[in-house]
Amino acid sequence: MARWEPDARGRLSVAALDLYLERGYDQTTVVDIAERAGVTERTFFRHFADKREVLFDATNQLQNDVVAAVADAPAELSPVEVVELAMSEGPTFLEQRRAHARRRAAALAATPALMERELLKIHGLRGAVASALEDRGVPALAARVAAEMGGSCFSAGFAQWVEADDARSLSSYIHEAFAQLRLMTDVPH
Amino acid sequence: MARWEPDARGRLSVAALDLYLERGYDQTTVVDIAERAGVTERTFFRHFADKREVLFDATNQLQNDVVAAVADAPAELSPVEVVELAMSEGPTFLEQRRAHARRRAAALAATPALMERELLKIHGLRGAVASALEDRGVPALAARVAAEMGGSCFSAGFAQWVEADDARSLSSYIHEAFAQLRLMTDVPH
DNA sequence: GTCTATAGTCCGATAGAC
DNA sequence: GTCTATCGGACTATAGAC
Repeated sequence: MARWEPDARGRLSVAALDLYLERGYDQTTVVDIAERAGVTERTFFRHFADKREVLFDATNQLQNDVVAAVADAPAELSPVEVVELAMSEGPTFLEQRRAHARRRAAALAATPALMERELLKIHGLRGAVASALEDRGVPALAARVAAEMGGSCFSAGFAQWVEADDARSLSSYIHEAFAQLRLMTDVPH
Repeated sequence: MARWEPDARGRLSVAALDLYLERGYDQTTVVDIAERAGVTERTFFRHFADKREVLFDATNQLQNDVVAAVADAPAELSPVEVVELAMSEGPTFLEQRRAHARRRAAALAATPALMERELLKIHGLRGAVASALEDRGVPALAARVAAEMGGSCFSAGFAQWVEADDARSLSSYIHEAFAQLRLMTDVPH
């Protein structure tokens, strides 16, 4: 038998989200989270740099998956097509976690400090996608603009997927956001 | 003769940016900033909610100006045209502050905590622009997409204006970003 | 203007897994 | 022996309360 229960990190993430929703982010201390997870405050800070980062394990994985999908995309696709493919097919693991995504989105919407971190992560995703495009030979400026679009469309699609009460996939919402963006810019005024 | 030197708020902003650049954000305490500005720590927190907010007075004014420009734009313009006009002509006061913008950008780039706040402000700007468009009768979805584009193009244009070593205006860089976005989506692949 | 709670860092100690 | 995950306590600075 192990000396400690396994997966302290996972327990901390669950405890944190539950507490942020139950009593609010500001009213939750790191000690509260650690106690509910059955570890000490010190252990919390060994797993997570700060009180916000505990909700962003999935976001960090998302970035890895999307960057890998950009690298693996067929060579003949245009930059925007590469980004659309990577943004919609990279994060398949999220499709199974819609209920969790809803709870997490509620916590972010209630707490500017958490929203700040979310925006920083999306910003980092944009930068990583731009770099991955450049590695494919896409010129810097085109890579930047395509990555910028991708970040916006991912955010918009993800937000609608979280809000909606239907059976549609995240992937389909992200494709829809790309289609809307094309419509807005294509149509002559 | 006044009992206190005037414009404590302005002195605090200047002192903070100087110190963040001299020794880094983490190595600067609020007491350091207050001392250099000739006030007490308590006064700092009466003017600014936290240690980050001290760099964002201009950003808050930017949002007011852009929202006003959206409301005042000619009725016959399309949503994207309204946003492009508002984003490029709203913040004229920034044109005179390029040197300051460069110093501020250096501090943001060096400090994720400051970049987070910047991204939250841009996020708020997007939301305010979307609301202002809806007030003009633009449907919610179109308003959201147009505001999203506007935020991206403002950020991209502003970043290039700050980085570049030329005499071009911020306004021209923002127009260029819009043009690039149209190019990326218009061109058939 | 003073007092206090809490976030976050740094030092080291311990004990099981490999 | 080395590695990794835990825990303990002291410490500074932010930020809010009174």
